[in-house]
Amino acid sequence: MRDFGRESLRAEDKKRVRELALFRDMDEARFEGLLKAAFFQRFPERVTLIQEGGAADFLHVVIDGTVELFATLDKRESTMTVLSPVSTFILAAVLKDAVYLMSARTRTPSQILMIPSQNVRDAMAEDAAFARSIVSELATCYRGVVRNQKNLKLRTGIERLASYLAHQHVRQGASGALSLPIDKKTLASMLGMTPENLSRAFAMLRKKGVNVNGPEITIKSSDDLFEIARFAPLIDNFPAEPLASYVKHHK
Amino acid sequence: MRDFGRESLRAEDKKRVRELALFRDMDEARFEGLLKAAFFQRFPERVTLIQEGGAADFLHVVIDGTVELFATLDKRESTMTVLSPVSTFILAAVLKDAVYLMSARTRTPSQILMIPSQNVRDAMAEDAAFARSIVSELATCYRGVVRNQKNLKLRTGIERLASYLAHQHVRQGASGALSLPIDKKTLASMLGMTPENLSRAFAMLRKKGVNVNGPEITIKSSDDLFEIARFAPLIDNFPAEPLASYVKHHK
DNA sequence: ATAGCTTCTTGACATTTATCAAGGCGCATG
DNA sequence: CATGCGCCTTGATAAATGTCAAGAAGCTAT
Repeated sequence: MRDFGRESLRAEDKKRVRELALFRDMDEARFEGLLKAAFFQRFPERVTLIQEGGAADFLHVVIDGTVELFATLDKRESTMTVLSPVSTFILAAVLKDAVYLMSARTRTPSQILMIPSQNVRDAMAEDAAFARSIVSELATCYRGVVRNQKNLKLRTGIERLASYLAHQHVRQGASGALSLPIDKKTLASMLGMTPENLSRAFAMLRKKGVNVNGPEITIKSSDDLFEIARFAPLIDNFPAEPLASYVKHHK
Repeated sequence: MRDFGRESLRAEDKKRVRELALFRDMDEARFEGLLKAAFFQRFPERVTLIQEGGAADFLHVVIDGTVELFATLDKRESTMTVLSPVSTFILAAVLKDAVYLMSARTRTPSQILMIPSQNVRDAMAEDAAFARSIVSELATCYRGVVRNQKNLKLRTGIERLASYLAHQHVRQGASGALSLPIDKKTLASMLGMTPENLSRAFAMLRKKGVNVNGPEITIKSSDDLFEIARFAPLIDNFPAEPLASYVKHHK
């Protein structure tokens, strides 16, 4: 992989990593040790960070920017999820010392912390609190994918879109407006539909109070969205509070 | 839940549980302690074992029989997966002390071991080897769901069927014949299609050497199936060896 | 054995979704 | 400023999938 610029983690970003559920309860010295072994790099947009099938050499942490996880089969490609700061990815592959099942690329200029897999596994073996956090994190991720699969199998395209919009609306402060963090082609793939169909789905929602202007969306009533999406607590996992990075930029 | 007959675990079955990756490395006395706290019950077919939204009071282990995990949204229902012996289910909910995201029902008369969640969590806290096994198990499960999601989003219905048949073929000894462990309606739901469409998919495959007689299938060439399914190691996770219970019954 | 049930299959049809093609719009670049 | 490019939208059409209905095959219970 090209070296786009290794640098040191700012104290502020370090604090954000430390506050992640995965690292919060870790022994202080061991956390510092992990960071010392890690690489912190900036990447431009549209850079492939990892490729499915490759060895899981690093646990990745998105510090800033937007990262897309996607998968391919022959010429087909599908977006699995889109990550925003601060989140880790491919933890499971790291722990199993296995190959990646998904590829990752940046969607915006991003800052990524890369922790060597072996260090993560060593830290888990030595630090019981970290091991517990890993269990909790994995269980949460697992449940996330299960929710996702339910979403895919039990909802129609329009319902998935309404659910996604409702979700983003809450994340971004529930102000009646939201902006799409990714382009519509990627969103379509993530929601399991074609770009053309996503356009039509948006056109449908327009009749129900959803105003679309490029990536900027305003909604008349989030209750309407819930109703269209057939809101279900066992599928939709709404964040307890708006995402910090959105609040920061749109205050 | 009705008590369909609590009884004690036979030594043979105990051994099979002990040999599961999840329990293999556990401290012997602690394993015995878990079993002592556990319930072992027989259930008739079509009994609901757990309901999504309910509290995860027990870790379940399928000792014998076939168990379906499914999810619902309003009146819709979708089969998420079908389990055969010996496997655990809803480990993630147990560890997070959360509600079930999926329901479970028996498809055949079954024997289920139910270990109280609190005991599992206590054992994890006290036994580092067990904690490691849990991490490994969760990571494996996570990767399983990811493969499943890739299967759903990157393959067409026919391709998913071909992949499923190839998978069952290997599990059952790769003899050129296999039998469906579940009825076709359930299989259709699991593969994300309607029963009618599954029938048509089978009709398509018939032209390519797949002979269907009720639940009994014979195939001309498993390579043909791989080709139709667009076999991909990063989606299809073939078992290293045939499933013991099939070999036992069909020798 | 047979009536009645369930499961599965098949055909006709409706709906949904994907594909192809064209054009508008905004944005970066020469 | 003009040009070209990528993104998005829209319409026409094709393909896939779902729905409805009917009937065949197999199983169960009386």
